[in-house]
Amino acid sequence: MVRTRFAPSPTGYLHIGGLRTALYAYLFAKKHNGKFILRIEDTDQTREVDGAVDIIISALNKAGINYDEGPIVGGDHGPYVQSERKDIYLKYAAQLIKSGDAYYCFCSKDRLAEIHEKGATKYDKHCLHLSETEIQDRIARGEPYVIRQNIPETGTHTYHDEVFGDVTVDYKDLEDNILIKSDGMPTYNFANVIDDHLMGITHCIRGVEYLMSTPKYNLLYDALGWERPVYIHLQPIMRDSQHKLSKRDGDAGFEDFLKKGFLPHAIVNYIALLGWNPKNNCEKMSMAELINSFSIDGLQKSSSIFDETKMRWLNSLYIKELSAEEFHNAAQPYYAEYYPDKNIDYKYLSELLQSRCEVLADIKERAAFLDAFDNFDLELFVNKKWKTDRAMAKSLIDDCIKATESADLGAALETLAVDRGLKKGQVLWIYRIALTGAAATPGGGEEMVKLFGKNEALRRLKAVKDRLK
RNA sequence: GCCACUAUAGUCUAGAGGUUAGGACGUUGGCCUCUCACGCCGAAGACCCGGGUUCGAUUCCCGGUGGUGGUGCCA
Repeated sequence: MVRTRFAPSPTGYLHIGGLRTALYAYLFAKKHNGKFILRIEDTDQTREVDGAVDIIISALNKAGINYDEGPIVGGDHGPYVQSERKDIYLKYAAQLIKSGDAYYCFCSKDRLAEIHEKGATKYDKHCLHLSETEIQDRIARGEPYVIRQNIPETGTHTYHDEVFGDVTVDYKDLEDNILIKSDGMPTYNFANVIDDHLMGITHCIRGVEYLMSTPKYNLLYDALGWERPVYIHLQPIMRDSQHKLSKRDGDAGFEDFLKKGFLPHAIVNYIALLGWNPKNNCEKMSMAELINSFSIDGLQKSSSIFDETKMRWLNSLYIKELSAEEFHNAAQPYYAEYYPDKNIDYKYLSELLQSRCEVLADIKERAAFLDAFDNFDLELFVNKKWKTDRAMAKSLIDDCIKATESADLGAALETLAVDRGLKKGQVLWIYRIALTGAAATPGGGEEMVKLFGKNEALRRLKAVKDRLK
């Protein structure tokens, strides 16, 4: 049974890159009828953020990525929060010490700084050969210590990665990294191995930053007599060719995009395509379709740059697909914030806006005409293409009012054009400007009347008539 | 510095030892149209550089360069 996991640190938000890693792990598991596990890696107590776990869970929920085991829902391999598993790591660390694959280290940070100053690029195994009695003495005296992994000094290690192929690393480039910190907590380097094994993870899907240290993890699996997982490393999502998408830029959080008016699935759909291709030229895919076509051989070996413009396009596809009702509901917060209490038919406004918004936040700009009428610039009546001007507007305004009072506005405006020997476009341009005071509106004159209602439309036309005197 | 990974238009990508190097976003021309959008039809735009292998390389190999990552009591 395939089991994958997403193991974020609780930093206070769900990064888009993290979301994609989670998505791939989820898609892969579901594609193979397996389980997807959520594990919280909170071993760095100094970076603890309150409520961070809830934020991650809620974001995954909105994204439609449902985990089978993890915090809150539980499972047979818990606890799923590393800080609650402290004793487990200590037990295996002791076992590694016994087998010689790890050792106590009492070196102070000062000493470490010192050897690095002298040109050392890694720890010098200074504490590797301490005698058993000395070790016990120093521990008894309460001296702080860490537990380090004992990496071979020579030789190379080759392992297979599903996207990068065979990866070879020279042991001399690897350090005897710390497994257990002086506060008794494990480092990622240790905890990920213990937990992945204990939680039955079969496929380890994570960022490339671990590509080179994976041999160290394999050494641990081997020392403990455990089977190694299949590795699938992922290149990062970039902001541009030299920077990763980062929280600093304010555009790396899943929730940030939700606030910008992106639909959750549009985001998921878009990032699925960043670094992976379904080989069928199909870009708009539901979660079920993503699961169905997901395959690791479509995974990219190079990093990709996040293109919000393209995500907007994809989002617009999903917005158009919403029912009128759904769009109207989604638009409410924007109406409430920017255009509350207007004397218009909001439901109809939603109909007009739906095909004109790529993201929900476009509502603000698209509906800006609602605030344009009072004291609008009368020069708007001048239109080069239609050869209209203020004088023409003045001569037509009375008939525009009459037309609005008639039962059939469309027919009345058409008749008006014929009677005056004008093109329909000329009359309609003037009519729409007189009605809205805006160069661009999400619909024509007749639609605007429907939006405002006959009374408000007449009020506006009469106001314009006064100004044209 | 050392080590690892990587390289097709502005961006996401497809691709095979011989192709008119395919698709999408964006850009752009046009159509539609009472404005703005939608929609439809076109256009421009790419194989990082240098060697090698080969009849032939953008594709395979080596080197370089660029980019990223690792080199933490972060993950």
